[in-house]
Amino acid sequence: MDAQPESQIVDAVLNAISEQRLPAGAKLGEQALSELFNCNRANVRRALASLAAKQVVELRPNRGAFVVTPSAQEAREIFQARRAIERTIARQAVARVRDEDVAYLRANIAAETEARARRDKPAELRLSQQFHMYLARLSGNRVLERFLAELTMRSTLILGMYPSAKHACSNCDDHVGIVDALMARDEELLLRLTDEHLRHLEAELNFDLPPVSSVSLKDQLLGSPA
Amino acid sequence: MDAQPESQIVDAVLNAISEQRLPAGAKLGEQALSELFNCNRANVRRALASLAAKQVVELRPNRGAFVVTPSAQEAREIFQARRAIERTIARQAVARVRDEDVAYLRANIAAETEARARRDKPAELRLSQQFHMYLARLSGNRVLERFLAELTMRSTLILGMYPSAKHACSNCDDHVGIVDALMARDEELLLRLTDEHLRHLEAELNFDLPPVSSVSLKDQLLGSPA
DNA sequence: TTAACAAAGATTGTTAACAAAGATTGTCAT
DNA sequence: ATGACAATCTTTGTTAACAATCTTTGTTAA
Repeated sequence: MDAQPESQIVDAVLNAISEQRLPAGAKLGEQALSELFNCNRANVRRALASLAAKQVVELRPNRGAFVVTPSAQEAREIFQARRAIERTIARQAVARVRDEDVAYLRANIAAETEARARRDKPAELRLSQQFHMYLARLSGNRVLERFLAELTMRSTLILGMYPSAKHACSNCDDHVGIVDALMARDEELLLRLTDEHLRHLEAELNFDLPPVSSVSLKDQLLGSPA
Repeated sequence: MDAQPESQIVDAVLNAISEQRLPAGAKLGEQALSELFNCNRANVRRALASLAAKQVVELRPNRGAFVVTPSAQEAREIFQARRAIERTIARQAVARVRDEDVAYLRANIAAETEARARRDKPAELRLSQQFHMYLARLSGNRVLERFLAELTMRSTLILGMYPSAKHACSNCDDHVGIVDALMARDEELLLRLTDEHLRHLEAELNFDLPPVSSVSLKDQLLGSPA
């Protein structure tokens, strides 16, 4: 039972971005994708049109499809939007959360800390995104869930483009506090912690050095000389 | 200088929905669109894929593309999302609004009241949407602006599906108060009025009688008998 | 008259071939 | 060696034809 090739491609691209296997600016060639998924180019083009409408890829006429490269300004807008949306999600979640949800979230946090110990960045990113998306699902509002899915996707790209100077993102610790507030049904505390968590993430971004890195081979082949 | 046929189609569909010329459930045939816009079906299909990713049309395999028909549950979710987003938009707008913006908004309100007097429903809907979208633009956050564009589009569909029982939606009056609060830079009042405005709109929806109206000819040819 | 069935028509899905534009490579003159 | 130019190659864009599916229409039997 093969799924629709279109959504198959969309999901694959989204997953690859979630784990930072696909960096910002990467090119998505039509032929490459059609061969990779054993489908014709028509389906590839539909998938790319969908991804473009989701603001995940950029379609440059006669050039092809590229993973978007959010600017610093866009990064600010994205995090501001996340604060607005996750705030409402948190308010809904605190009214609906059950014990099994708390159990899931705690397991997620444990898995993320372990992934971090293993220096498994892809797993860490994926688990962190799953944490936020689980809360979104818990809110019961599919519109907000979809919006947040788009924003977390672009947030991952941003984290890859402007990596934090300090290696120690206090990510998991924030999550612990959020789950505690959820379990305590302390809405006020939950809202404050959620907002602060997103501000922490944003504050750690480093917009300085890599303004428009030439994405291609030069940096990948020749490591920066001493 | 012809624009891209794809975005031409997308814009036309979006505008038609904004003015309730295209009702929920309407079918968008590929051949019809390709003839209407003098382009081949490939472009039509890309446009439909974009609209589907924007949640404006639904793609049913081997059936075609249809304007979405939001359920009552989705309507609640959409208005909840609007409250979350327009709240943040309002907070940004109150910090950036200039006198000329107030002038524009007042002119918009005047035009909307006049359109209502003329019983010009399409113009009224379009102007009301423009009011909200102008504030979104004013916020300076393109992400929130795009989200709200999607939500106002679907809100218009919802208003068409579940029309208010009372003919008197207090729409324009709410807008007047919002602009006054904006001009006074009274953030607290502005947030309250914005939230109440959206709750008014939602409260006026009538989910009772037309659960899944057979969209087609029967109702259009045979008016409901006495 | 109604229900089931079959044929015809229309619509969507798939594929391949061709055209157009961009990117790359190689050459030549300065 | 460097820069401009030209030929070649690769990639995207367009079009048309064909296949598969659904919808409608027409017929027949109960």
